Amino acid sequence: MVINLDFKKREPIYEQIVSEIERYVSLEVFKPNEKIPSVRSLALDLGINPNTVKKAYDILEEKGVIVTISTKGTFITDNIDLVKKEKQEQLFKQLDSLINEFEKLGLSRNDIIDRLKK
Amino acid sequence: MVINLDFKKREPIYEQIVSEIERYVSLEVFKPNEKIPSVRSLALDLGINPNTVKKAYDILEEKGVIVTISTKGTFITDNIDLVKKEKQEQLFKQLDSLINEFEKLGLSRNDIIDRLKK
Amino acid sequence: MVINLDFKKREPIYEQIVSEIERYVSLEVFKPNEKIPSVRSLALDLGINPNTVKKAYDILEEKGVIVTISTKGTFITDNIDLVKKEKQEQLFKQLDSLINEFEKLGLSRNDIIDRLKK
Amino acid sequence: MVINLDFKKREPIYEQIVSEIERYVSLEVFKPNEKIPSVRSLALDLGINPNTVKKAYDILEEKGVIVTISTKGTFITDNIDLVKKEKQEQLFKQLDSLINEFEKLGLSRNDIIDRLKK
DNA sequence: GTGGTCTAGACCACC
DNA sequence: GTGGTCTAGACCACG
Repeated sequence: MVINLDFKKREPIYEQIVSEIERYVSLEVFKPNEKIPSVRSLALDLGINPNTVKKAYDILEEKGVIVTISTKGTFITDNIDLVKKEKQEQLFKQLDSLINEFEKLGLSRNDIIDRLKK
Repeated sequence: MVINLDFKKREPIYEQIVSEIERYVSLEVFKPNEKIPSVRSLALDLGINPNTVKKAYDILEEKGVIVTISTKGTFITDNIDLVKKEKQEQLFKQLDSLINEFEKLGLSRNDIIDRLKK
Repeated sequence: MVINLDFKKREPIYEQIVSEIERYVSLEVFKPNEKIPSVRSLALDLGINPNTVKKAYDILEEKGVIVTISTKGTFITDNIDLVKKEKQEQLFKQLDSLINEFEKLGLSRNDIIDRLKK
Repeated sequence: MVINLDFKKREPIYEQIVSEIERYVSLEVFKPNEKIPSVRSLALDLGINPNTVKKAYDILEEKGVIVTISTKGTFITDNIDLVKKEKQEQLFKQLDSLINEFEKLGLSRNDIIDRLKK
């Protein structure tokens, strides 16, 4: 599992972890019910504090992306479609707000489409 | 000069000011060499601390958007085209990285274009 | 780390800090990737306000001399040679402009060299 | 009389005026007892506040570079040699402190001399 | 009145 | 404990 972290971004580390794991789930790199690394081992792997990984896992569990079963470990949800949808919706929201920025600058949607076709 | 601030955003206030002023320059609401409000008066206007405005002005000066002359005031650069270009380029870069995110998720440019046509 | 400050100089304190740290980096007193004191601790050490140190660190980061990672600390760049070169080049520029002043006054380079040999 | 002002320098305007006039006197562009522009006309010329010119003239008078005679105008001193000497000494002091900077950086006087011979 | 600097100190998120 | 942001306000030089 390759998780890219950027310590200089304003986005906190735990959110970056959440985002990366959601992405892997969406792409079905992680299969339903697959076991993922323990908090401790991932923290070691990434060279960060276990608390940070823990926080990411808590959020992912809250979102229904993963399930933690005491003494057994942490597993990907069996309902991957939900994750996919949420992740996409999230990206589309970002796109919408970016479009908004473009329009505030006097650029039309067509200008953006032109760029996209490049 | 209407500067909209959102105190709830993760984006700090001084960056919002930077962004808004760049926008006004790009839209040519501000003309070259035009005087802009003093640090103090803008702070008063926005109901924030002068230091916050100062920081925004410092960044804008660093970027070459404004020029400040001690005891005289602060003025828009005479090279507005540069600002326009940079601001647009900045947005396009954001777009590119967003497209990248889409593609990492398995969505094509056409999916984005469809969204744009809504 | 010994940083000498002169509160009477026209040069602001934060610039003096910048200059001193650049000097230590140039002299390789600081090694690449070495951790430097936190904003707070240095401020305490020097008997000045943390904001003043913060401003110095911001400038150093902008110049590429240090890298600061939120919640982790501040570190010397791994590219010290660049700093050395820039610092020297900066001094030579000052020398050149001083020579220029001398020449504007009708003094030759030899007059300066004579002085240097004292 | 061409006086170059740089509004972005830390050096205040009045000091820049002082320095420029001293320079012209040293170079004998101004002759002893020559009349120089009135405060008002020079201020108009430079596009600055008369108070600023006034302050420069006050300092110059204090230094013995010029003499103001009420209702008659302002005149260059008849003792130009004194001005020359002072101006030179001032430059040499700057040189000394620059050399000091070089040495703090680990460069020797010979390094500077090499540069000067270029 | 204008910008430049600095202090004192607060609150926050993050780790 | 660390950096990031912001407030409140002071003092100064300059013009």
